[in-house]
Formats: sequence, C-alpha cells, structure tokens
Amino acid sequence: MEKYRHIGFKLTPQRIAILDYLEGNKDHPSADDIYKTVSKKFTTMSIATVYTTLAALKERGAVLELTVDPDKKRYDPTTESHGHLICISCKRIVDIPGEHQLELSESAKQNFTVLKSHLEVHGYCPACNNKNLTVAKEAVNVRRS
Amino acid sequence: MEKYRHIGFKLTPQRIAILDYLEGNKDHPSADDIYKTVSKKFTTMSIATVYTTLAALKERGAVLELTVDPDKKRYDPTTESHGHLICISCKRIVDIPGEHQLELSESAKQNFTVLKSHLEVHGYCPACNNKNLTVAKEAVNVRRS
DNA sequence: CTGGCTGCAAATCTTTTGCATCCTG
DNA sequence: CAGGATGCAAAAGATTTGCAGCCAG
Repeated sequence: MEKYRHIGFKLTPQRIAILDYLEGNKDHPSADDIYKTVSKKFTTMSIATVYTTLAALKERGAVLELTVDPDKKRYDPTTESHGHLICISCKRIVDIPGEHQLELSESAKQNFTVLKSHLEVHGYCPACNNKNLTVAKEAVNVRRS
Repeated sequence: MEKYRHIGFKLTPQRIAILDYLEGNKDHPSADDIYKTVSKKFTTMSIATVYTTLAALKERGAVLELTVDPDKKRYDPTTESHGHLICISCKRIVDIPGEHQLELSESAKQNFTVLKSHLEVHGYCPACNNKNLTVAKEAVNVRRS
C-alpha cells in the first residue's frame, strides 16, 4: 500500500477499498463490477469515484484499461505484458501466461513508435463451449423428431 | 454486390451506400464516421440504420467489429485475419500486413475453443510522433529560458 | 404480398464533469 | 492548511429499441 503514496496517489478509505478488491483479482472487472462489490461493504461510495480512481491508477501504470470487451472497459491489476483469452459468449477474460512478445519487422511497423503489443484470442471458454454443444445436440434432436 | 443477396442480406439504397463507403476502406471507421459521410450524399439516412446494417453485416461475417478504440467500436471491411497498429494519441488504426498467426500451446489455451486471434500494437503514429517530439523540444527550451 | 428494412425518437448504458464539501498528507 | 478526493446529479456519448410505414424480392 505504501507504494501508492510514493507515486502521488493519496490514500483514502474509498481508494483502499478499491485497491483491496483489485489486488490479485483475475476477473478483469468493469468499473461497475468494482462499484457493485465495493459499495456493498462501503455504503458511501460513488461510481464516479471508482472511475476517477481507476483513471488515477491507470495514469500511474498501476492498472491496465482493457478494450477487449465490446460493451465496456475492463480493468486489469496485472500490469506485466500478457495476452488474453476472451470468451465471445460470456465475456469471460483469462490471462494468457508466459511471453508472447511478437517482434514486428520494421516494415510492419510502418514508422509507428511501438510502445506495447497485446495478443487477444477469441473463442469459447470451457463452460460456454459445453453449453453450445448441448444446444447443438438439442437442435439435432429436434430436426430428427 | 450480388454476393450479399445470396446471404439473405436485402439490398436497399441505404445499405448500398454503406457498402460503397466500406468497400476497400482502410480507415476503420466508427458507426458515426459512416453516418456522417454517407448521410451527406444520402439525406434520408439514420444512425440507427447504420448500426443495424453493421450488425447484419457482422452477423454474416462481412465486416469485423473492432474493440480497439477505447471510445467506440470501429468497423473493418477487411475480414481476413490481420493485426492492427493503434495510435494512442489520435486513435488512427492501421492494418498490419502479413500473417501473425501465433499458435498457442494447449496449456496456454486453457481449454478454450479458439476461433481467432488478433494482435494489437499500441504506440504513436508517425504524425503524432512528430508532434510529441516538437512538444518535448519546446518543453526543453522553456526550461532553458 | 410479406417479412425484412427504414427513420425517428425515446430509452439505456457507460463514462465524464461541475460543484460544494471533506479529509489526507 | 491546501490541494486533492468525494458524492451527487446532471451531461455527454455510444448504442439499442419500439413502432408505424415502406419497399425489395
């Protein structure tokens, strides 16, 4: 916690609650997910505070803002470079462990100054995959009957 | 154009105008970009029609919906798998030519059924890079004076 | 003809902002 | 104590939806 003070991030009870929630969180929560959970234990908490806190953390490189879910922004406390598996059905996001540093050739970069790269892999998570298989099986049965 | 009819996509004047605009477009326009341009030549055009047309095209795999710009969805008529360079300053999006099929190991997939992967590379485009250099230089001069 | 489009406006959702008040450092 | 943080409510955008009328196939 101390580390935040050193980066000009004032620690208030609300912010501590948000940081506690984020710490080690692997769910890639949205601002509203954070708000819903944190405001339960902390009745005086506004969604605006969640957004401004996330903006302050992002500015200091303490969280990543993911643009991976088409519906809303998701936040990731794991700031080391890593990719994501995204379930196109339930929107679950799972980290891809290990390195996936794909070095682009100069021509591929087209004179961009590259800061970081991100691999997203889309598909169905195990749970949704089973659901789909069941649905497909039922469809076949309907056609047969 | 005929190909759309075969996939159960009814061709109306509005849709043809949208398809014309999209054809070969490399700007990765947002729904509003499309609306602004197309409605100029086609005064009777509603933003809702742009959205529903894009949804119908996406459903048929004729456009990709990109979740690469944090502010809004962008659309890409190039449907072959390819990556994107994204300027974090002006939000310009440029295709990365060539293949970037990164085959994940089974363990990395974590039982997901993988449909497609997408590489995003973030940085500054040449234009914004120059702007930043200029700003930095000015800052140095100010400090010196 | 008929079901799928269209335009419009209203509704919804996410995110941002203005402002008076509060509290951390 | 001062400047940054908070809560609230309103505003701003993006996207979706309901509905009556229209038109491509």
